Amino acid sequence: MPLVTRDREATGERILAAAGELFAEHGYDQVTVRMIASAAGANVALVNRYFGSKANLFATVLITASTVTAAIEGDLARLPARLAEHVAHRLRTGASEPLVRMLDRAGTSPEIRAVLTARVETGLVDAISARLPGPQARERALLATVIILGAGSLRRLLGPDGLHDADPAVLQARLETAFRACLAPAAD
Amino acid sequence: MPLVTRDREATGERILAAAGELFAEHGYDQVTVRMIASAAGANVALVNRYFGSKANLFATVLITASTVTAAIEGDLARLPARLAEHVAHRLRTGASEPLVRMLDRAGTSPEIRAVLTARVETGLVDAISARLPGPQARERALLATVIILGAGSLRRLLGPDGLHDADPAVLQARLETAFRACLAPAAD
DNA sequence: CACCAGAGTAAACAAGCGTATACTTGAAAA
DNA sequence: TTTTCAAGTATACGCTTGTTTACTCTGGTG
Repeated sequence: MPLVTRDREATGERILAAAGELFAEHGYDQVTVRMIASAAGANVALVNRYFGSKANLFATVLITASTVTAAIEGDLARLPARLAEHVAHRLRTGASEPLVRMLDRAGTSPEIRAVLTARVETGLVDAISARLPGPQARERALLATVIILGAGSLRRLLGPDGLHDADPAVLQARLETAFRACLAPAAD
Repeated sequence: MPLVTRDREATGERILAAAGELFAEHGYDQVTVRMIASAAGANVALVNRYFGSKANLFATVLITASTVTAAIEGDLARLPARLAEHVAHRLRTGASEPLVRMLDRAGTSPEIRAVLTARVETGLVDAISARLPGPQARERALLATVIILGAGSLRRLLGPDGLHDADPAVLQARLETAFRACLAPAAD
């Protein structure tokens, strides 16, 4: 039995998986192809060989990276509740929401920004907006997106201990109210 | 009249000012000391000579960099309105809120994160929290901070044209409702 | 005028990055 | 067994980064 399996597809998968975790955890800029290769147990050169470039690998990773999607779909009446739960859970546990994490950790390379922007537009704003009946759907979706993104920023900023003295239940309840305020068909 | 004034203090000021603008615009990681020096019309070596290190320069910049402060202070009843106006204005025009910009553009260097965390804690969360009477003040302040940060992320992500089809008045009105939901003494 | 502390400069340093190249190895085909 | 070709490897290239060192220049002072 060979120490390393000579299997291009499997190796590619390992690289993709490792890249996904690392990008979500540390952001595009802070992750090096050497880190990815090391985590995947593959050689540095294979990353570029199989995915062309680091940026291209990032784009590939991004295609299949989101967990909010589940919260957006489902019963419309409970949409604010589900979003609140999702965000509160993320604030509390730091659970991985790869898309959001990559977003506010990404650098400012135009190439990377473009793929991220497209992803937020379709994966968050458009996805939420499409679910909302009534006028001002886009505005309402944008504000919900603001909260989703903001929670990511705050959590990343304050870290695991930054929220320890805040009551999770309170946060979630108030988040739901806030989401409701953003998403309601009529303002006020 | 000499082409360059040999004035340590003035040069230091120019470097500080240039660093402030560049950090706010492009984030810590994307700004190089050479960019700062060039923008300030100074030599590369002076940046490190006068401020010790890039990280230290960043910390120095951060001390005097915030414009939300004004919105936080003043009549408590109108606090949600002022915050909503501030955030809406920022969404619409991309107006500079240096602290927020640097936040979600900063890299993940522990050193940089620490100084940013401290700044958000004192400049946003604590500042807002201190103004709120009643229970759950910290939770309420945290959620308001979420919106403030999230708006920065969204604006940066979508760019100047990303919001062109959203009605600014609608955004502001809904933001105010959302802030009210977050900040209200009692949930629901 | 001569001097000199110190502002400003040029150049190089070591380290790290993404990427490319030339090589080695192993397993399947002949 | 021998051949062969792609998977995997080792290594180095070219570049950029933050930082430091040794130097030049200048304006105020005696």
